[in-house]
Amino acid sequence: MAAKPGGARSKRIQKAGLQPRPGEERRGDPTLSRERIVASAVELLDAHGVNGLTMRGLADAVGSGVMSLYWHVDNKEDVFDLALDSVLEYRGTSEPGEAQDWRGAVVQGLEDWRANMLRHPWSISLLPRRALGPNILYRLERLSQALSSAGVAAADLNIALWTLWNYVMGATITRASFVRSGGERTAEQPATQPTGRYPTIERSGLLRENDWDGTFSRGLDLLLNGLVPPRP
Amino acid sequence: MAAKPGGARSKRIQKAGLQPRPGEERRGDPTLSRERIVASAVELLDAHGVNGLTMRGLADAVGSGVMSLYWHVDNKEDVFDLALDSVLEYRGTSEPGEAQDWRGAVVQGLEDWRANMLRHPWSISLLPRRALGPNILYRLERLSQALSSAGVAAADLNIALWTLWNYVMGATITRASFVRSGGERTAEQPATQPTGRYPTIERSGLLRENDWDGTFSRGLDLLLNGLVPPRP
DNA sequence: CAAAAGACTCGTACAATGTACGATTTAGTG
DNA sequence: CACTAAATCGTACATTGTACGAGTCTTTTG
Repeated sequence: MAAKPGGARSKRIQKAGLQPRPGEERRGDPTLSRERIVASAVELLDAHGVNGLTMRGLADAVGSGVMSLYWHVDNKEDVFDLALDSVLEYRGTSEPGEAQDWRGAVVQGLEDWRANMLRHPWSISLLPRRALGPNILYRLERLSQALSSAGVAAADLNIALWTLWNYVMGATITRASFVRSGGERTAEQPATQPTGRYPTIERSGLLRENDWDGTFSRGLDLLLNGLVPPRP
Repeated sequence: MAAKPGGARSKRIQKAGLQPRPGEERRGDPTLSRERIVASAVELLDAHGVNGLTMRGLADAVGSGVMSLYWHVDNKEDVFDLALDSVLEYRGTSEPGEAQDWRGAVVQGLEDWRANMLRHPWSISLLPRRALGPNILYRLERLSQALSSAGVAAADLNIALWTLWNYVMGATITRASFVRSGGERTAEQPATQPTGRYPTIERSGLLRENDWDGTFSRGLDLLLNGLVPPRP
């Protein structure tokens, strides 16, 4: 078993100015790397969904032989892990905005989180299998700090955190299973076309709901009210 | 394309008293049926997880040839759908307990839901792909009625419903990705073994949490307080 | 500089899988 | 009996992940 690149990954020095076309990034040369593999994997997943990602396809997209991938990556599962974590990276103002508007910070953080996942619907179906990559942890940390600064007691912090996290996860999954990538709905007909078997639901138009974003943030508001009761 | 058994499925009449062994249910004879296939699929999923279910294995478990399955079932996806819905069936007192203790009804319903999924961890990883089989709808309907009887205004009903549902889904998925079937944890080491990169989280012991049930119901309490403010 | 060690690439091969096809058997009806 | 429909299932194939080991290029060492 040869040593594979671990924490410090190797990067070949490129012979400067010798690429076939300077503008053309993909195809062949630019040396294989874990980053490039993951980036391509994300593209493929975005384009063809979870089942559309094959090692062969990935190799093609990257411009390498199939087995070359395995030098940089343990196996396909590993690719999934890396792609998932990559997509969850937090890109935003680096510092949690200091005390001030904790509520805004929480809402913004959670909405960004949700938006990131919805941008890559496949990520949602990967979450249940493996969670808690470094990027998720970082987001939890930020959330944690915001709540803390909002005056949530240490004893309640965990509950508050889990409650929020659960809410986001659930909302994202729910919405994703309703609205498919193509834009068409997934919900079974018996649900959208009234059958009389689910009277209350049908009357409320639950399944005709389509203001997902609005519902999400209004629910979040309620939740936050429950967790951190507004000025008494 | 021959007509396959759809809504009204056919059931061969069994030659009474001619089974090889009366006690031995599985193995061969007892005529193939969608129900039997689904039941076996659930067993296999429970035993070997999502990746452990193969059509060949399923055929063996049922005592038939592989291709015979395809008479009763469209494809493997279909098997997943059916297995998922089967596991989510509500088995309990048939009538929503009438006005009275709506809160108890809601809590009981949601906890039963969660328990069902945790009993079959694979179900959780299937949810994101396809939701809303008839059994899920039925559960939503019950929930809806309970909330309605609690005095939640029609306008707020959808939000309340989604918020609760989202919470349950998220909580279940979260817990499942922490506690693996084997009993060992999944969380990455950097999380459980302090690294100093996530100070707030580590201080709070978030990831060492193991009273999942308690956390779940306490969070649920908070949520319900937010949705239906207790007597003013 | 030579040569050995390592880092990386990749063609071939194989076992496992889902399922199309069509032949075959069984049950039900006249 | 013959005829039809329902149900079973063996064979065959394309697609997949990846083990193996040979090949190439880069770096280190003597």
